[in-house]
Amino acid sequence: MAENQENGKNIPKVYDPQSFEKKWYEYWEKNGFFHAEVEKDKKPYSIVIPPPNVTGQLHMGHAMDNALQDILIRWRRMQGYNTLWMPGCDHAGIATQAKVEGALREEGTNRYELGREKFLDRVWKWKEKYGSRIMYQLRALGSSCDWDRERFTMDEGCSRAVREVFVSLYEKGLIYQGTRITNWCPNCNTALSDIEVEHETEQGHLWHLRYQVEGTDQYVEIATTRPETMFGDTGVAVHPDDERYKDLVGKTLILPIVNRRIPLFADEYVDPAFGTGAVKVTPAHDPNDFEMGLRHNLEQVKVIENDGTMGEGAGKYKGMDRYDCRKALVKELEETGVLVSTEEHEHAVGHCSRCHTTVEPLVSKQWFVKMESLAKPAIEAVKDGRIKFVPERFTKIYCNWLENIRDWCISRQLWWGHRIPAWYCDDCGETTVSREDIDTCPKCGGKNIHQDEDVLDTWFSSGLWPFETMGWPEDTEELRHFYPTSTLVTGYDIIFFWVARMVMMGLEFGKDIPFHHVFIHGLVRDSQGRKMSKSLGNGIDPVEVVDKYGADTLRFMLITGNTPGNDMRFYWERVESARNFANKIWNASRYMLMNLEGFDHGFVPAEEDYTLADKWILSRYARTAHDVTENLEKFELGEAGRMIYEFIWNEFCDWYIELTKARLYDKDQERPRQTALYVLGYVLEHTLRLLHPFMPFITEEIWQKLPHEGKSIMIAAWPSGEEGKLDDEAEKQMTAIMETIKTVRNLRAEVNAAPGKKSEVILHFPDESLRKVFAEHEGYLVSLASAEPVTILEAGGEKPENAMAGVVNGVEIYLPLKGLIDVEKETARLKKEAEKLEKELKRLSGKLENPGFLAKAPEQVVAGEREKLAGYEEKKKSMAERLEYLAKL
RNA sequence: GGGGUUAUAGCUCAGUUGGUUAGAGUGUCUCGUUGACAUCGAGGAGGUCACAGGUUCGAAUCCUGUUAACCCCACCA
Repeated sequence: MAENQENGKNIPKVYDPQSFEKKWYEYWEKNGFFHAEVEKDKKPYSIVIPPPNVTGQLHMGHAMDNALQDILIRWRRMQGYNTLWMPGCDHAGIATQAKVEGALREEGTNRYELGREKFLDRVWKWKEKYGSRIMYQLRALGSSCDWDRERFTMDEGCSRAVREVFVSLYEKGLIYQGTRITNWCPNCNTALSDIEVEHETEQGHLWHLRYQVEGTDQYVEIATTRPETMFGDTGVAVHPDDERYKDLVGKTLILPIVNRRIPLFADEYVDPAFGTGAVKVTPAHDPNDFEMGLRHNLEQVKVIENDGTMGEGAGKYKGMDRYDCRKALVKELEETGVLVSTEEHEHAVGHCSRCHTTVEPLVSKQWFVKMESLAKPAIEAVKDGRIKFVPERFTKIYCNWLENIRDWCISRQLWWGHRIPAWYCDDCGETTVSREDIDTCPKCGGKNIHQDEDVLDTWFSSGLWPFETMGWPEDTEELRHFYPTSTLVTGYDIIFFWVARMVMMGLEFGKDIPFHHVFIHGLVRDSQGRKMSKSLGNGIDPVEVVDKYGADTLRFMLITGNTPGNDMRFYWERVESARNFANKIWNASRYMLMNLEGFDHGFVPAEEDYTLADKWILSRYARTAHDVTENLEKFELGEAGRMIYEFIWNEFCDWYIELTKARLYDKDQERPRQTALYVLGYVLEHTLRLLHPFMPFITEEIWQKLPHEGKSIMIAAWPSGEEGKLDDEAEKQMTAIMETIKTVRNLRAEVNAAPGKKSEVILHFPDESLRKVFAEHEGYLVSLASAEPVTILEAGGEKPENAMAGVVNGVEIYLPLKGLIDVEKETARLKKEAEKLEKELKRLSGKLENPGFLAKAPEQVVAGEREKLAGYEEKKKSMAERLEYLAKL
């Protein structure tokens, strides 16, 4: 024992995280405690980090996400698992490219002027510069990642994995290229997947336009929210059963302004109840119209360009922005009598999740992943319980999405990312998808080939994260040992983007589920419940909190006070509260360290050395250790943290430490003092272990000062087998004493007894055994209730009349505070209390008279209620006596 | 249009399989600084557990409905 023990007298009075956090992180890292070698004889526990965007920076959400992961990892590591936490970053295609393009814009240039190669050089430089920042931030939080294994989604290994998966899916026919209508962001200038589009309800208009039936003076009135697309109209559709249009189906209409002849046809898709029941059909600019166009063989006329301006087909509006065009066109339609009416209309409009520009559905050639066959096993894995969501409710959200999944558009018209491994031959037109780069067309042998310009959706590589980081496609021992990973910790906002894709890819390529548990948490919001965001300027940098209050404080604040899956609010007051807790621990430890003088490291108390308080705290500690472990197993980390908090503050500090003072300060009483130090040290050291996953730094700092064995608390054994110390009897007795002390304090406060002034306390007991306990421990009342002398009445002994009185657990408490009692006030207080008691008594006795309750409630519950009732009755009796006495005064 | 979450003290939230005199933090009020800690201690005030029904011996907890707030999904022009 005792390696680095210090003399506690020099320990600063106040918790100062700055003075030691960095030191310990370096110590851990230097000693390789974070590093995981494959140890086949040990049970693995692995987590892959949700890779943060390489050029972003840590926000509160990351801080919470990583605190949760670190708690799980540190806990399992202490439990003896072979523990791996795989760190890394995501290249974050659009996000990163947008940043670099923004920088170029400021320099007055753009990526096209620079060219692909030079542009990519710039992005890599950018990545180098900012990529390490986020890793520093993770370190500042105390994250115990295995930095030796740090990965990047665009490093060599990941790139090979991505290509392997792409080619393999292509060979299986699950990746295909198609010309389709897809979501297009005119600002980012790329195609988007469905989930990258955010729908928002907007107030718009429904314009009613009339199209003339060719050769007649009849008109068909259509309703549209997007008049500017009319240039691309190649038909008008009605429902086949719609009587209003039955005779017109098959006729030709004249598209106004353009004067194109377009067919009026019938299609089941049309809802006769909406608008006029007639829909203008623009196959090139609306997904539904696109489908109808295919069914009815309509021409696709593209009238809006990729940059959101009107194109060739728009006639004089060519080059105009789509919304300017809408305005001008409506005016023209109005003037020419085409516009019949205008209604207000609320509808959902899609926006780019990245830049919030309104998405334009456009027809283009893109790469897609066929999802149905991949989704099925992913649904199965969750439904049959191989993968469990915590909280469970996210299961439904996940399954629901996968059951209605549509093909995934994976090509992006960007430069930063994994380039699509497809080559086109300019000579013979062949498309070749290949694992290796090629320069010759395998079909015609021609040299005129070029690679697809596009890159893959960022989430394509993120989806491979759990196995690509373990060396896949090689059959590595990491893969065999650590895959499937144990737990995935992430926010509910990326269940579709990431979790679902990992499950699909994991099952398809990792040959197993990627993780056993998906632990979902909520978002960190500001104090008003708003999302923290740059544009609102309400974000708080976690590193700022770490600098001011320490990482332990931030971590503890982030994981307590909320429940899994729910959002939480950030309050500086809560940060302070967590800091105060750290300070409390600090000072509790300081108390012990200051009194270590003469401590005998080899001393082990004999059974009879333990006092009631010792047995009590050991039992309470054992129970806490057990309950904390149980909660961690259930992913109730906040609850686990709260239990440690309450144990340390409300039991260890408020009661136990106080009760050891007499022994610690009395240097002449050797055995009692050694025993107190022993128990104090035992409970403190073990409690620090329980707390270590939550607050790694402060626990290490203190642990190293305490008598200890081993190099670090982070590799000390997780305590959980101490159930042997459970002592129900000691807990019961101690509780009776504590409640009595509280009652005495209560009574004293009632009469404003001077805090320093001791006063006599007279006690009467319901039974002899309790009387004995108190007789042996009256010292507890002396030190914690300013009770002196403590008079313990014999059974049936005469109770004082001229005294304040209280009853708890059948213990009658009297304070003969001569001259201090205000009869009126005391009477009122007692009456109020009696009233409350009476109500409770009535409720309870009613319950106990209820035959249903007696017959059906479990015996234990009935017995408990009986006991309670007896206690209340005794209390009532004594209070009545007391009131009677007061009335006589 | 479908689905979900939340509703408990002034504020922020716990309350895990139904049995508590419904808890914590924070705020507030009273009292207290010579040896762990004022980033503290002792004590108090403060709640019809959103509302209405139901199940049950027993409901903050389970069921149904209502209301309110938030969120997700969705190709009705």
